[in-house]
Amino acid sequence: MAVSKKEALLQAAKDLFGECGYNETTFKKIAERANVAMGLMTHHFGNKEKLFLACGLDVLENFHKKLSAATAGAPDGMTAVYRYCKAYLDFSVDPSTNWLVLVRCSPYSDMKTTSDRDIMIEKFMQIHQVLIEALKRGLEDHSIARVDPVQTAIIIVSLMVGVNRTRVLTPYAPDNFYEEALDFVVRAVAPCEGMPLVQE
Amino acid sequence: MAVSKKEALLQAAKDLFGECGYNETTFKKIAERANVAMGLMTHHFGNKEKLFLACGLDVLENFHKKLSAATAGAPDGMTAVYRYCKAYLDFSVDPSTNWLVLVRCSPYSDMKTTSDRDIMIEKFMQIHQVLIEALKRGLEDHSIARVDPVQTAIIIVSLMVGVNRTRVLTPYAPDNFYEEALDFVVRAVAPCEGMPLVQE
Amino acid sequence: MAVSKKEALLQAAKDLFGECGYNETTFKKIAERANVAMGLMTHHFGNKEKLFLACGLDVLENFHKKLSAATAGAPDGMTAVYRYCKAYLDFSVDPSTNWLVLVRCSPYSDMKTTSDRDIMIEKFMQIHQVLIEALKRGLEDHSIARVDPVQTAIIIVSLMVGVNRTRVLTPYAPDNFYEEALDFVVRAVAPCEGMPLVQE
Amino acid sequence: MAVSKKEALLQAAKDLFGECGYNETTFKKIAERANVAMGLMTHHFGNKEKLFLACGLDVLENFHKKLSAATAGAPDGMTAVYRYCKAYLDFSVDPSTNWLVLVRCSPYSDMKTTSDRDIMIEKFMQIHQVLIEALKRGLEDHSIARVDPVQTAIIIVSLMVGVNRTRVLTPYAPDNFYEEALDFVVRAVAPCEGMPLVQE
DNA sequence: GATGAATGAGGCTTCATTCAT
DNA sequence: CATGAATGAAGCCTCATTCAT
Repeated sequence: MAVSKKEALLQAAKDLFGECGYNETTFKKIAERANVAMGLMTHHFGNKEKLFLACGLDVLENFHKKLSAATAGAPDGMTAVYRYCKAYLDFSVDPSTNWLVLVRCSPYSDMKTTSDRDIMIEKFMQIHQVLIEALKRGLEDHSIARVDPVQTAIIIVSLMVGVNRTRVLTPYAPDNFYEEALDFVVRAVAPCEGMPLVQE
Repeated sequence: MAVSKKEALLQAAKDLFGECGYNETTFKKIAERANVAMGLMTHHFGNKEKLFLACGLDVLENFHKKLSAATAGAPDGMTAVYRYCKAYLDFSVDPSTNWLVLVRCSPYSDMKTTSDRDIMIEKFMQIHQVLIEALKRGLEDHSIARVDPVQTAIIIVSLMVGVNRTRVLTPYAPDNFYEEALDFVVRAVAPCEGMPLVQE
Repeated sequence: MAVSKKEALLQAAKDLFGECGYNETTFKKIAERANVAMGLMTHHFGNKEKLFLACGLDVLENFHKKLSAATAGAPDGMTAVYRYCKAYLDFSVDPSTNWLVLVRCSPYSDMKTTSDRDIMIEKFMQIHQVLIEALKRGLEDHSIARVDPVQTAIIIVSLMVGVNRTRVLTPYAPDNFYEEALDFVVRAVAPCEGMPLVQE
Repeated sequence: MAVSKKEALLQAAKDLFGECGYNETTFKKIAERANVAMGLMTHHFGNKEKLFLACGLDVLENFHKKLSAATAGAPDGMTAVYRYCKAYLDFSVDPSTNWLVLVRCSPYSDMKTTSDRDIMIEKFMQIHQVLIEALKRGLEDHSIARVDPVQTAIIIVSLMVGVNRTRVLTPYAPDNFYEEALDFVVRAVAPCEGMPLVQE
């Protein structure tokens, strides 16, 4: 077969956790979608929570790669920041990324076990770190205003979290909402006289 | 007795939904905390979802009042926007407001029934509306930059959602995080040459 | 109805735990025999182990009463000891006592939870105590040999445990096995020249 | 390797059945402790019950040898009886004998299959037989009182069962409990005027 | 209004056993 | 012989909801 049953299980779980949330996703649903016996889930992943965590970490891994790649080739700090935000938002609306798992499984949502929480928190730290680097670069090349890079990063990520939830979970987001949000970020971190800002 | 059993029930439910989330909050827990019989819940509220909705609406009602009051006496649009955001954030860290119910019960989270979702969405619309009014005022008195008031309102609320989640659900928020977030908003909507902005 | 559902549940559980042992006794079996919904078991008893404990304590309670009554009217210590043993053995073959529960639920068997074990251990202590009193009486009225009453009690109870298991769980016990066992006890604690011993 | 995987499996099974009992001992636990694949258990032993039986028989075999050896060299019947009991009790507290398997796996406990039960019953018969021989010798050489050897053997074994359970499963056994139990036996089978009884 | 015993569907998880490799 | 992924039945327990009192 092309994919192992373990992989099929993980994919089915990511789909369903994203679609239905943690509680509405049952072992039976997952097993049926993956065409696999129920007992195989605990065999491979231990229990439901561990499976959930595995899903979250898998998505987060891909997310981190995307963000790193996006900022890597930027000509200046401001552009890196911009690309980071754009990559964040693009990732969040790409159905193939199973992003919704993260909307429900992240330090921004609930994890029962403390140890699992800690693992997610650690991973999310790395997500912040990519943005912090971009902001620091912007400080050095004067492409962004004099702001504290750590605090600003946390706020920008918070903004991403918020606009993403608005887009993904509510009917309020207008058509060009993400573009507006990007403008908003640029405006907030641009140097006052900042003219060109970002050329894409 | 000072409070009716129905009120005791609602308060216990708000506490527990906020603490434990929807699924971990059981009728038994609520009844025990309220010192009331289990059967009284369906008697007064119909079912769990309706009770949940009642809790959310109750919090939202108070929230709406706070935001309206905060913007009402502002000398100008920008200050109104600022006060809106400040009131939002203050409300979200006041334990007596049962804010956490909204973090878990909102159009930003899951509601099963479509009709219930619609009621919440409608109520949240009003929350946005308060900010939209403030922004419009700012446009008229030139205390804020030329932005689309609706879109900007949605973005600012999204930012509030995000920073609030960061503060309430994660360990990333630094000490003066909310102050920074307020600055961020001000910077983003201020007219370019805007000096004084807000005097509080 | 004559008996409450809770009582019906307890009786069905005693029957089945005695017949099938702990592990082969399922919630489903108990509920069916008691003509009651499965969920009622946890409602009334918390969980399977607590139900098991309740069964054991119930039987033990009756057991203790029987032993106390048996020794109460004895004319002398030796007779009290004899009657204790006889009552023990009679109880153990009376189907209406649900004795088999104790064969499987006692400090002489396995209990998972430590706290439950402690409760059973404490209760069994009282069973021993009744025999210790009888032996002490026998020491005072010289109807039994000079032995340590506590140690001897423990040995006699151990003997009861052993002969009972032989009778109840194996095919080795001959017809008049219990009578022989009683003789054995009498011989072991009788004063050497002891002639009359026990008149029943 | 020093021991075959089959042997490692049997030893691990004996350890775990003794420690945890039948139901709490799983194939997985055994396989892990023996550092062996799960599938090997059914490969070598057929199924769990057969493995359990193999463990029980293995212990019983060694037990039988010990008892036979203990009585073999006795100078008289009474001493043989005494040595039998002593060997029984010594065996039961020697950790290397895996005695606990027998405490939980014996005709005194549950075996599901009738055929397996019969095998164990047959084996236990031989254990009794050793004591019966000793008692018969004692009757012939007048070192014990005039008792029925078969019935007395069954009672003495029952006593061993009881005191052993008291010692192994409960906290009631005092320090010199086994010595007391031996005295108890000697007293019960000694000829009335019997002075020397046993010289060890 | 108020109580809590009673219901029963359904969830997660365990585990002996099978089988392809 | 040896492995361990895979199976699926069955167990315990949870919990919203009903209903007689």
